[in-house]
Amino acid sequence: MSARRTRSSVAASAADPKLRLRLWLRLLRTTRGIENELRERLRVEFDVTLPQFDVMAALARIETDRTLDAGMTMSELSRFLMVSNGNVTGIIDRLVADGLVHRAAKAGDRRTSLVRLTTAGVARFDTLAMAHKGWVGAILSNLDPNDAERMMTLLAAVDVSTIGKGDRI
Amino acid sequence: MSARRTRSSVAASAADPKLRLRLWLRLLRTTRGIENELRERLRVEFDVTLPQFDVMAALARIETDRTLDAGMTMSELSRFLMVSNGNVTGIIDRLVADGLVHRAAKAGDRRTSLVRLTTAGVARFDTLAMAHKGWVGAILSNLDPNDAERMMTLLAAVDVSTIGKGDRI
DNA sequence: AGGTGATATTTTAAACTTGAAGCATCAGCT
DNA sequence: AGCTGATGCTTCAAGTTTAAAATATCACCT
Repeated sequence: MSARRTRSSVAASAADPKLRLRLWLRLLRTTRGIENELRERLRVEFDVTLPQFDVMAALARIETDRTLDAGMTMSELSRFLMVSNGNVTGIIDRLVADGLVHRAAKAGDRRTSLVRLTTAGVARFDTLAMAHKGWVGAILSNLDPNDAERMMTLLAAVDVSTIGKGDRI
Repeated sequence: MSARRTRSSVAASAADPKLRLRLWLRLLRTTRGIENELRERLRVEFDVTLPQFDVMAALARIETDRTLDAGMTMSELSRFLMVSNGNVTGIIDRLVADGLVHRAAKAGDRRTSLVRLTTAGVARFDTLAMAHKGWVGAILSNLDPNDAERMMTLLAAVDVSTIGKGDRI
């Protein structure tokens, strides 16, 4: 199996670690830069924090998509946003205090509460989302649709969902 | 200028915002997933936080690269890591308390202190870095060198450094 | 019904993060 | 020397984030 190796593939795998490390650093810097820019704009123009926007965006998806349940559980939110469970609690608490989100009991399971945007929350998010979409479009304006598709494919290859899951059943 | 437009380019720019938004969401999820994985491994295997590792990595660069000055200022660190100024203070404080980093006066400017890894810090980082490089290599193992190069190019096109800088002097 | 392990969420402590305010110092000007 | 604006860093309050512990509930088994 490993006896069949071309010279170039050997050289490539030797150069790999450094190249992949550089790629990871650039990926991190680019993402952080975009996040910083979006955070700044949300703060200045709408006085909203980025994490709060992210949560509202997750909740807004299910308001428009009728194939999804009404409301999301805290666990679903934390999995979707890839942040810890306890983290979501605090953010939701603030959004609830601002009247943008509310928690409803879930029928048949008293552990779980279904979180949902209020009417005010939907209206608020619509405003934010329109601006946000424009900002992202501008930030990524150097990528044409082909570039975007290529990058989506490359990112999909990384497949984050299986990263630390060597020990599945 | 804008009169020359093919039908496909019009359709493409109409579809752009949604595509770019999806790309941004995937970029964010992938990056966050990799960060979570690295954070977890650093914690379990070495009892180090990810931000502390990031700072040490920045400082380690200048230990090996002789073309750079001995030590980095707090401002240089914060710019390099794309985090706020005050943030770095706390992380350096903890690394100093652990004896991995020390602050030295900078000749000719009493406002500035040059931050540098101690001997213990260099040794510590060498251990971390070797493992870290392997992890990143494994996480990105689905990308061959060509993929990695393509992705670097696409990320470079985004050019974070110019994102929010429309109002320069 | 009672017991047991799993699941959903909150709480807690410690660390991180930001943006703004504050302090010290510097550079340049008069 | 004194003034002024800029720079480097720290401090501070508020919010975010994590990992772990604590609660509450559920599902299943006996």
